Amino acid sequence: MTDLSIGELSRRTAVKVPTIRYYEQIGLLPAPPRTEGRQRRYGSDHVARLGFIRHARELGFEVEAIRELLSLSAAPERPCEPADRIVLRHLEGVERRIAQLELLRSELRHMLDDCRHGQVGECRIIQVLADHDLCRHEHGRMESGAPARHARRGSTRFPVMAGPDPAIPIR
Amino acid sequence: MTDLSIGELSRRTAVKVPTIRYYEQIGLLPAPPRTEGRQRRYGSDHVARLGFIRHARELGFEVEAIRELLSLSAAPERPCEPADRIVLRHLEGVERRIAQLELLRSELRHMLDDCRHGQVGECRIIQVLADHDLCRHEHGRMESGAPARHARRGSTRFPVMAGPDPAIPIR
DNA sequence: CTTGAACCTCCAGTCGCTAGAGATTGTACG
DNA sequence: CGTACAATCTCTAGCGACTGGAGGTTCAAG
Ligand SMILES: [Zn+2]
Ligand SMILES: [Zn+2]
Ligand SMILES: [Zn+2]
Ligand SMILES: [Zn+2]
Repeated sequence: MTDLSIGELSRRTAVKVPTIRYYEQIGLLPAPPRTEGRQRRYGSDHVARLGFIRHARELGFEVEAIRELLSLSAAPERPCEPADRIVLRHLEGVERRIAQLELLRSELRHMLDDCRHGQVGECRIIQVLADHDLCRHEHGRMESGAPARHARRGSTRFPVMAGPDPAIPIR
Repeated sequence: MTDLSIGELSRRTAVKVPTIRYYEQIGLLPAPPRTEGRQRRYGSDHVARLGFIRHARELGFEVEAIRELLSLSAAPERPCEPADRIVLRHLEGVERRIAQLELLRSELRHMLDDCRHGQVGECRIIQVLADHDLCRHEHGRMESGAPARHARRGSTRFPVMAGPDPAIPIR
């Protein structure tokens, strides 16, 4: 029985105190015994479980996935394939995210490269934002349908955010 | 005056109806005029502005950044440098995020490679999650201090989530 | 004039925390 | 033993950027 206060547990696992309480609330970390004054007291098993949770969070797993991984880890003689599938699924998500961000990165770089650093009126950044068709990347085309959107070009004129105008009824 | 209903605007910009109302609520899109029955009616300037917003969101800009970009784009004769700085800042964030995710990806791949696909008890995935020191990557080391954490090895034993135990006071 | 799709407002929920208010407890020092 | 004060407690709200639903009203076609 190591009998740690929540602050001690926090220091040992580098998980913040409110986060520990939050994990208890969502049922990720079991409620520990309490002192007579209802303060939490943790043992080494809690340290281990919280360490697991933290590491999994650092690796980007969602709480639901961690919940499953924890419950799987409680049955050492069962096949580990469900755990592997969770990790694989997560890896695939990470890979998709990387691919997206690489597209983003290249587009942002192009925008910066193309900008002549003059006036806003000629700034490529503003132009590209205002007109999707000037864009090199392919985002947003995935939901087909909606054919032949905007072809407006040239002046970039939006309604400016002024004070809340008095909502004049029309017709 | 194109005089579009919110549904029409939604179809033309591929932004969902509740999202359009949300943008109005947070002051990103100006409140349009209304019919006598208080339904919104949009013009082509709204279409353009919402298109700008959507494109910027697709490129990952935060609403605050979009707000600034929009207000910058309203002054075409001013220098575009502030806009460029916003994009550069965003690009740097994207690059940081990519680097993080690449670390994650390599660690997840290692975990899957090392797993023998046997029982949970020998699963490398579970072991690595339970013991940070088995990990190849460097995350979480950035907050120095707290030296020489866990050295527990072998059995992975956590307190299992059972029903809420009756919180026995100790000492 | 009737129908029914589209619109309205308001509110709650998402995810994983984080921060605060205001009250209570634990502990170290004198 | 008394006191001070840090740490803990519960409860609630907020973040960002939406998304969905309930319950009521309006528009436009037939
Ligand atoms: Zn520029
Ligand atoms: Zn684009
Ligand atoms: Zn395995
Ligand atoms: Zn690690």
